Amino acid sequence: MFAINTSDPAPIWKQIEEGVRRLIALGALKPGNAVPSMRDLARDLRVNPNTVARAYQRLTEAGVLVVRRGEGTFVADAPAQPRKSEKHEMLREAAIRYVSAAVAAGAELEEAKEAVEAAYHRLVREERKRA
Amino acid sequence: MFAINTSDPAPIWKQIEEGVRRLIALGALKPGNAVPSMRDLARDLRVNPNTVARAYQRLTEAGVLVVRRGEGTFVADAPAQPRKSEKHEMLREAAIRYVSAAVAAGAELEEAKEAVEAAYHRLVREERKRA
DNA sequence: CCTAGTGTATTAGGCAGCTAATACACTGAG
DNA sequence: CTCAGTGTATTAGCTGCCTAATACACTAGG
Repeated sequence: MFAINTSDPAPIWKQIEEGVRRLIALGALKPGNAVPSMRDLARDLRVNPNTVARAYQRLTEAGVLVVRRGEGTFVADAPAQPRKSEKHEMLREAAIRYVSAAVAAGAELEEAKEAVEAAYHRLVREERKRA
Repeated sequence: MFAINTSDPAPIWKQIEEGVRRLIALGALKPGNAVPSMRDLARDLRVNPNTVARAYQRLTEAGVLVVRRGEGTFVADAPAQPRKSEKHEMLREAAIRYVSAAVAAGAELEEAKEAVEAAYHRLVREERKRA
């Protein structure tokens, strides 16, 4: 699936939430597919089941996942996506944080953009490999 | 100076540390310049003086700031910058986090790069305006 | 039926980060 | 000298997050 970065200040449940959304966006998880059971994913990520539960609950409330009680959790038939305005806002804030860190590290715009490109290609390649 | 984002999961002392480094990188703070006193900056940012102290101490240990006890804190004559390898690593990790968030939000590479460009220009313009 | 595997919920405990309140040592200005 | 303003340090308390340990309701399969 994906990995948890314990040195990332972002809460684990949020990293899981984002990880699932990312896999769906990349097409690695398709509508109707089952996602790992909470206990399985928790064991896989070396994390407490409660933490996975929190992420799955949020994704369910958001309309990304669907629960069939006693059976499992699945990607929704039409997984909800951020609205255009939300997406724009999320992108804007994330970009501010990134650029801020890049400049503080002593990088120029070109270096920052190249790093984004490299990270993107690595992400896509990793996902292709898993398929 | 800069603003604290309380919804950012990154610790406040780290945001302050990064903010100061950013201002130096942008040339808004030059070697020998005084930085705000801990109490002043704390009042300005609506934050506890202890939190500012932690950031200043780290910057001092890193060779970015210099303390003249009883007098104040100043930008070092030759502010230490991340080594090339450190800078590369910081950039790499920041880019991974950014791209991950961007993809999860449903963005493509081009959108992600445009957002970086926009954020960069806004940052530089804001700093020019303050000068 | 019954068992194993789902999701859901509750409780207790620990840790990191932030705040608040003090206290102390030092420096420069009046 | 005195005093206001520096940085430094300590203590107590709060909150959010994570873990651990249970318990419960539901479902599919043997």
